[in-house]
Amino acid sequence: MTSPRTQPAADRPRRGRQRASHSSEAVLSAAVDLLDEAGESALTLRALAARLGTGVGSIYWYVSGKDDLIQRAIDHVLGGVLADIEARAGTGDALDDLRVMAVTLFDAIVDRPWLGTHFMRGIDVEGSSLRLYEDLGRQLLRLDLTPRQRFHGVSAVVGVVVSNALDMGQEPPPSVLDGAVDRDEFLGRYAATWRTLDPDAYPFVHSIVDEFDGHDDKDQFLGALDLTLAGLRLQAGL
Amino acid sequence: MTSPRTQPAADRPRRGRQRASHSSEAVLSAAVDLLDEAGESALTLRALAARLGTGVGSIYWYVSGKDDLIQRAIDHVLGGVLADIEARAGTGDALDDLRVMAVTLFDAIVDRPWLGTHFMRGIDVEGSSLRLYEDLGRQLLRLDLTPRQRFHGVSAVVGVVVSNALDMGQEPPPSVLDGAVDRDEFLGRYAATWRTLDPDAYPFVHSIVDEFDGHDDKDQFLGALDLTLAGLRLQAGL
DNA sequence: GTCATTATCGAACCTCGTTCTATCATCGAA
DNA sequence: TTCGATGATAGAACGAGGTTCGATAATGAC
Repeated sequence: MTSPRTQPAADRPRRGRQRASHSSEAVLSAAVDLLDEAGESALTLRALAARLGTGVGSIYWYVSGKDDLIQRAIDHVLGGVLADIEARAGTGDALDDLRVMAVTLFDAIVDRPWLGTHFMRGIDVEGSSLRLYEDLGRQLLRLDLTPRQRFHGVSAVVGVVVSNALDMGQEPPPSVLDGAVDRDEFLGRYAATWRTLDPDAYPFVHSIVDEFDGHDDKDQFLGALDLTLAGLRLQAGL
Repeated sequence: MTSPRTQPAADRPRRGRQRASHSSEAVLSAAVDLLDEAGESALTLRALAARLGTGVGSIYWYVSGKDDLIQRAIDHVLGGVLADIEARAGTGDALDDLRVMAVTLFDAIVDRPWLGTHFMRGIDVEGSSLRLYEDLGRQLLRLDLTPRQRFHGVSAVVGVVVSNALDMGQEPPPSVLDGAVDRDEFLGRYAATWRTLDPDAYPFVHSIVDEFDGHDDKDQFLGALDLTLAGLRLQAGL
């Protein structure tokens, strides 16, 4: 009963019954496809089994449960993100590089909102999450910072990326999945509600409602990111 | 069939059957208790009904579903947080005040990790979430910033608070709930794993592992928060 | 060929959110 | 007082989901 959970079957000489060609790879790819196509709620063990042309029980040969499945799926796609990020390193200023990497990561999460929720849960083990953390942090190694400042700095940057990408990922339950209502209109409703509020009770909300209406999510993220980077630049004495 | 969802029964002259004394208040309080005692997974409609000494169906008289229940529970406790926050306003420098408010909010979410996940989902309607947003933002109204800078500024601060509090909220599934393993030891295991990594492949992780081991979560949050605030101070020309 | 190992399959179980219908209590009108 | 209308309550039943389990098939070593 040595399950291939720690060492995928694909790595070993292929044997075993060939009825339906499974493997960690196939399971994970199918899971990612389901996630991409219809979001986190679409990833059910039964749907996954159906797509693989197999039974639910088979999946448990490759993963220990649904949590494990999601974790692996995340690590799976994070591998690609990692390649992108590492390709963009070392060209300029440390903070510029860090910025480019953060933006790349952000874009990836926006592309796949399901990444956000469970993101950074797998930093304990060696995997893409840890590599990502390492790559981000390595930029700060080039600056004149204390270890503590470096540690807090990366945490801050990751936090900004995740929280902003998460923000964008949340959709209204019914509509947007099929594109019936686009995000702009969705956000426009927020703005419309806000405008009806008493300006004396909500002066701030009124002062930014125009900014909010039709705002670009990416700008919002970049704004937050640059605040953090400005703080880091200050700390590094630049 | 006028459900009391928009106007709680408690506000009207008390009538109706008295078999089990329900009300929006009672339902929400019980829900919050369950959440506090054993986390988000403990809040099931059946458990809630049992605690109230009633049937599952009754709960649907007060809330439209589980999402609604959670949203209301959050708004319920956010009311208290709001009071704390508003009590701390207007004493000093705008950014100092903002900092104090952010820390208060952070503490509240750390106290109740279940707040974090669904936090900021109810800013569309008038409620405690929106008030919170307003109170935070009002501090920036006192600074010389453009509307866009204010908008991005509050988003950034909220993002830092939420993402850091969320980080702290995640526990290892089995142990910490009953206090068998405390958080320090839990984090220590991360550090132990990291120390076994190849220092050439993971220079950054190695450089901060001592910092990470036994680190104070709150310091980490404050570090990130101060980076953002430093950026804001810069923007405001202070 | 035999046998242990590797891998697959789906029925069955349990929990959960939600719906539906039956029932009870109270009040206002006839 | 009687009788609907409305306000509330209760729990059975449904369907979907994650997980467990035992049966079974394929493979490789001897």
